[in-house]
Formats: sequence, structure tokens, C-alpha cells
Amino acid sequence: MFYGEYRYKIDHKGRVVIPAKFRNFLSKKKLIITRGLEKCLFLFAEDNWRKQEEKLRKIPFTKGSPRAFSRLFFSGATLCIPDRQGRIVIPPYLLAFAQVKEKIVLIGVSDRIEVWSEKNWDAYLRSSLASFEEIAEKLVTQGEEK
Amino acid sequence: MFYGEYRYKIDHKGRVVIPAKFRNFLSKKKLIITRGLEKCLFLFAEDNWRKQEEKLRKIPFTKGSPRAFSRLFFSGATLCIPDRQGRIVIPPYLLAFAQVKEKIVLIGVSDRIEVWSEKNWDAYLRSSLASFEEIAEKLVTQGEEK
DNA sequence: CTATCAGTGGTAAAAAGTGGGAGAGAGTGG
DNA sequence: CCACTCTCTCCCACTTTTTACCACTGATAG
Repeated sequence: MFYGEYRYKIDHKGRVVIPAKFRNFLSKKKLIITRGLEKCLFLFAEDNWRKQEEKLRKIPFTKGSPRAFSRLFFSGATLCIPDRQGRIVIPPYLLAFAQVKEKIVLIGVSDRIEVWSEKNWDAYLRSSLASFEEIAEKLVTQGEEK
Repeated sequence: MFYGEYRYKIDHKGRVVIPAKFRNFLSKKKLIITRGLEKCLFLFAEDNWRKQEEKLRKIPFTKGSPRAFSRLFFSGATLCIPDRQGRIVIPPYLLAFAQVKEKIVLIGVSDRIEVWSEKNWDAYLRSSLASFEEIAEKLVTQGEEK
């Protein structure tokens, strides 16, 4: 599905390019972008998004912390339909959340795409590459044990 | 359904815009607005309102705090029909409840819309983004695992 | 060297948001 | 009970923003 790291600039209209390699998997599909983890944005294809939505909707609004989560998750969400050049417009409040100014990084993480500010991504990369080997070791060990 | 965050001003006649993206889901449907939780207002489409009403009706009125909740929930409710420009008038007592002065925020939370004063929303956003990551991690992981 | 494809910037048309005016209806006073 | 006034609602017109499309440039591969 989605792999790789792509660096772009946001133009003055707030448009961001969806990497050409991703577009093949997205042709004519709608995209939903919302707040993600570690100050990045999650970009889902429509079908994958629906699954997330169904689950959250079952939780009644009378319960406190799911209510807070739903608010942030849905109030951040926007439907994006790429233009003919494969660009989408990301609303200002999401750019602010992800601390994006001009330079932006899109990465493919199998079934979702993540949107990062270049600065945050580089920092994240540095810090997690340091521990990459340890994490890998644990994961591979777990995998083999199973 | 309803996603995203929209910022408007109440005009001098007390009118509030329903975001264009919401109107598609509301065409010709009536809206019910009432008191919500955390000093916001809940705005339901008529059919979804019925469901909420059913749920609350099942709770026996012999219990104290649900009784209080029901009173506030139902006594605050008003029917709103948008004008041709997609605006509604929110009654003064609800604006007072939500502490709205001029600047107002509408957010989509999947099956309901919430109305906030800009000040309260910004404060809420700041404070709950702090705990967003913990809750999100659990829920999103669950979603991916299916 | 040429052709194709990805990325960039700009323009025009459509849609959304804003403000105002007229008519209907409710309320009040004579 | 009628008439006048004020408020509220509905609709029209203008402005601004957004979106969709088009054309150019630079890079890459054959």
C-alpha cells in the first residue's frame, strides 16, 4: 500500500501534493485527514475511515473521556478530494496542530499516510533511529517466538 | 457525516451560519438545539434527536441525577429551521448558557454538531489535546487490529 | 535528444458567507 | 376591537473565498 518518505512545500494556497505513488491506490477515492499522534496528521482512505467512525459512534456521549476523544478526532477531520494534479487542501487548524509552516513530509505507513512538519519529522527520526535497533530486536524476537 | 471545525461571527440579528458542508446532510431536515456538556450546545438533525430522546426516556425518572439531566436537556431544546442562506437563530438563553458573545465555533462530531464560544473551545482544545495521545493510541490500535 | 511524467503557479468560475430590506405576524395601547 | 408599532422571518444581492481546471517548468527515463 503506502510506503516511503516524500518532501514537499505547501504553496501559498495551502495545497499539498499527494505523492504520485500513493495516487494509484487512491484513484477517485475520497480522503479523510485528521489529528494524529506525535503531532502529525493521519490521512485515511474513505473505507478505512468508516471503520474508525463506526466504532466511535457506538460510544454514548454521556461518558466523559470518549466524548473528549470523539470531539478531537471528528472536529479535526476533513474530507479531501484531490484536484487533477493530485493536491489536497489542508485546513489551517490542522496545519497549526501539526506545526507545519512551509516544509512538509508525507510518509506511507502501510494502510495510512502521515503528514508531518519537516522539522518534527527530522527530530522524530533522529530520536527514534537511536533506539531503532533495540525496538527492532524486541519485535523480531517476539515474532520468532510466536 | 459531520466533521471539521468552523469559525463564524453571530451577526447583529443573532443569526449563525450552518457550515455548507453540514447542509448537505440536513437538506430540509429540521434541527434541534439544546444544552450540551462542557458548556457547549448540541445540535441534532431531527432523526438523530429522536434516537437520543428514546435513550433518555428509558432511564427511570425515579433516579435523581438522570432526572436533572433530562430536565435541562429537554427544557433547553428548540426547533430551528435554517433560512435559505443556511442560517439559524439561537435563542438568547442558550447563547448565555454557552457563554457565546460574538465569536462562535461549530464542530462536527460524527452524528451531532456542537456549538461553542470561541473562547471556550480554544480552552477546551488546549487542555484536552494533552490527553489526546493516550486515549487515541488505545482506540486507533484497536481499530487497526480489528 | 526527446518524450513523458511529476510538481508548481496562476486564473476563472462557482460556491459560500455577509449584510440589508421588505413583508408578515405578534404584541400593545387607545 | 381596531390600529399602530415593533420584532422576527424570509429572501435578495453583493463580496469574498474556495475549488476546479489549465498551462508551464523541471526532472527522468528511454
